[in-house]
Amino acid sequence: MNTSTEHAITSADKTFIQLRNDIVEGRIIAGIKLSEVELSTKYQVSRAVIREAINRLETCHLVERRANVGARVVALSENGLIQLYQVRESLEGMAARLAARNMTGSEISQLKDLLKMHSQEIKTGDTYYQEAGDVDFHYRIILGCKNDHLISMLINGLYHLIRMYRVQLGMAGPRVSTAFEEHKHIVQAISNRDEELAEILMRRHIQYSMNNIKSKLAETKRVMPN
Amino acid sequence: MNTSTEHAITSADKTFIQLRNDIVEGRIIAGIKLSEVELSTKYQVSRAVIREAINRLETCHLVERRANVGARVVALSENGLIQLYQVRESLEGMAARLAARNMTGSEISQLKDLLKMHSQEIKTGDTYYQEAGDVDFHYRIILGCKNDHLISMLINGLYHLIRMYRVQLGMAGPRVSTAFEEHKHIVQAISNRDEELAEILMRRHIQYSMNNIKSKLAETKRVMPN
DNA sequence: AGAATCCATATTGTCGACAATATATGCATT
DNA sequence: AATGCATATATTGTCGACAATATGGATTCT
Repeated sequence: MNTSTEHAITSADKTFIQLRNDIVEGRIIAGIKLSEVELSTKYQVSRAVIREAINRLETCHLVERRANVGARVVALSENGLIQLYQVRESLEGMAARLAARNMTGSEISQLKDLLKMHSQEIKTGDTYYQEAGDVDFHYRIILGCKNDHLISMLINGLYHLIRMYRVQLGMAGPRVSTAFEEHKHIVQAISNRDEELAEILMRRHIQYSMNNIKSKLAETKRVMPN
Repeated sequence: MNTSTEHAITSADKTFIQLRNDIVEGRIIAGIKLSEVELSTKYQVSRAVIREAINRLETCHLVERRANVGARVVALSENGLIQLYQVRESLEGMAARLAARNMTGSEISQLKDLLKMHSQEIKTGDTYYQEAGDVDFHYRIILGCKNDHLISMLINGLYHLIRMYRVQLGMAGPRVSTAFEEHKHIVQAISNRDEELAEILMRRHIQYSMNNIKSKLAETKRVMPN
């Protein structure tokens, strides 16, 4: 599931990751209230552990807390998705710029290899690997920017939220072939150390992706209102 | 100190804010380890409250935690400052773009009023208000973008860290007159609803600001090495 | 009937104690 | 003297209990 090896040490770590998965995958309904006692019996840990886990969920914007009231899972909305993608466009555009500046030669050639593999998978038509490959592509560029803040904000923060939207709105592996072309051009720009172009192309790529999701969303609404 | 009224409800809220101030203002040394028992006696609260406060400090990247070891205040470094400003340039550029799109007419005219006030204060030469005015200016644009993620990341997250750098490296109220001109042009672009230009100008403004800090930093190092 | 108030209940916030883990000290060994 | 190991100490992680606050329902008054 996760490319980065995320090793949970404490009980709170494990509970956090379990809860996060349950929320992202929709096993815990979006918008619902999280009862501490309920969760502590469900996950077989004390309330202190649950509270710590909820705190971390709040950090990555998956839940919202109000003092003396409690925490709720964030609600999904079209507006929320748009705002999310605005932030993503901004941060990941900068990540692409910095990747063009800071990625090593070997990292870039590995990125090209990934692209080749990705191209093969499109021919075989395995949509699962396409989705994973897409995430992998973006992760490598993000990690390549060498900016810890950016990396943390994107990987620990935004990406789980984005995945939550994609899973729960049922948008798996869309528009693979066109996205592949966009990936190719981005890698080209990075390889040429063209920071400006890398940022522009990444931003457009994300804009296209959001437009795609928006149109799918509109379609869903037409077919299945409410 | 804060433009936004940040009302602390629980004991953990208050402790969090106190701790945050103490860290940002340098009363707690950068890079030092935070002992839970020590802090709980110092602030007269239980360890649970301290732990909750430390969790929130981690959320805004003011401390770093390691399981079973503890939390340390982040260390200041030139590289850290650069990375911070890269993120700020990215996010606040997008905020300016969205502000040009979403600010109401009355918000824009209020922004212009602020600029006029600011211009007066430059003549009287009150550096404190200049610093505060600068923060106020940026806050209004950030709030004007109407994107909750962006607002939260910038105001709850980055700005405290930036302030920590500015306070502890002793960079109060620099380059006021040139910055004022840049502010004027940004407001002009927002007023014209020119999203593209607003983003570009804001990004440049932040780049200039970072270059200014970097050169001051180099000077400090020359005068007072180590 | 509707609104406001008060009370019972449930939930979150806070606390002190204990368990698990890491760090420091001293000793033995090479 | 330096290294490795065992133990002692200190610190963080986890737990259950109690306090403070919010929520829902019954009651009373207009």
